[in-house]
Amino acid sequence: MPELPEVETVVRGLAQRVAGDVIQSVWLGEKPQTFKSPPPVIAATLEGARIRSVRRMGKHIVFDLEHNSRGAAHWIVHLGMTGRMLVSPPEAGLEKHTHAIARLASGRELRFVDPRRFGRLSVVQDFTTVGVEPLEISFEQFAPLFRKRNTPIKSALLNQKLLRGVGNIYADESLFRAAIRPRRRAASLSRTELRRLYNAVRQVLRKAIAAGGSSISDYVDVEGAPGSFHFQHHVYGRAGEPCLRCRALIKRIVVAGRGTHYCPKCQK
DNA sequence: ACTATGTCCTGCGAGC
DNA sequence: TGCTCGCAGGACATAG
Repeated sequence: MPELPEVETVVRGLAQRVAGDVIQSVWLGEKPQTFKSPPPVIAATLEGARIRSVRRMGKHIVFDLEHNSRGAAHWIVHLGMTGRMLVSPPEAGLEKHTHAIARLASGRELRFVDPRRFGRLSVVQDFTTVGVEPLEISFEQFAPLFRKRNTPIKSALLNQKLLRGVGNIYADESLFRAAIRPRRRAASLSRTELRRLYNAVRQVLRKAIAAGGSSISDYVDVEGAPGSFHFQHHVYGRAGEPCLRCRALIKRIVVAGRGTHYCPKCQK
């Protein structure tokens, strides 16, 4: 599922391939929940716009648009669980569950495909979010996020209003590397543990970006290629298998309604 | 102001 | 083989 490293990979691919291109026309599908802005507004905002830049904010893809007659705007794409943003030649066969197509002046197409339909498209004048980028903050900014929070640390890591971009896989992998149990109350973490967690989150995210993300669900980059970080997972999806550090069996529990994987011996 | 839980949605694999 | 059923989860609504 697309979390920060997967979205970062997609954004880098998009920035390379479609920055500077112009959206000539747009087709939008019939599934209303895909669109957070009214489809006519999305179409009118995209058509004729030049893509100035593509960047990532948390798990959001932000297309910065410049329109001769309408001024600046932003096209926001959230991939949800199974969303894919593909750069395709027009002759490529249409995948099932294609919900939006933007035809570019260069002849290629930007296609949004999303079987499970948790993904969302919108256009806004200003895009702001709460929460901070884990790869852009210091430890002194990180530690206070968890102070006074009585929720499990795993839930806190998933809370996009605190840190943005960490999802289920990287929460579990970070907690393993920090040797902290997912159900520990956030406020109970010592400064030493928070320091370990800060380092672990950043290391896991950086390594995952370097590997092009994890391809667990149907995540692929803009050209349809999978990432490879799932080969470096220590706990996620390894329930019942031996811990790579101590050989104890990895456990699976449910925290915040999410499958949660940890080593009962290494994580305290 | 927090925190917990239910809901959305389709594909896939287990089980019979 | 072919069917049913349960599970996967990001964000948001709602309730406590």
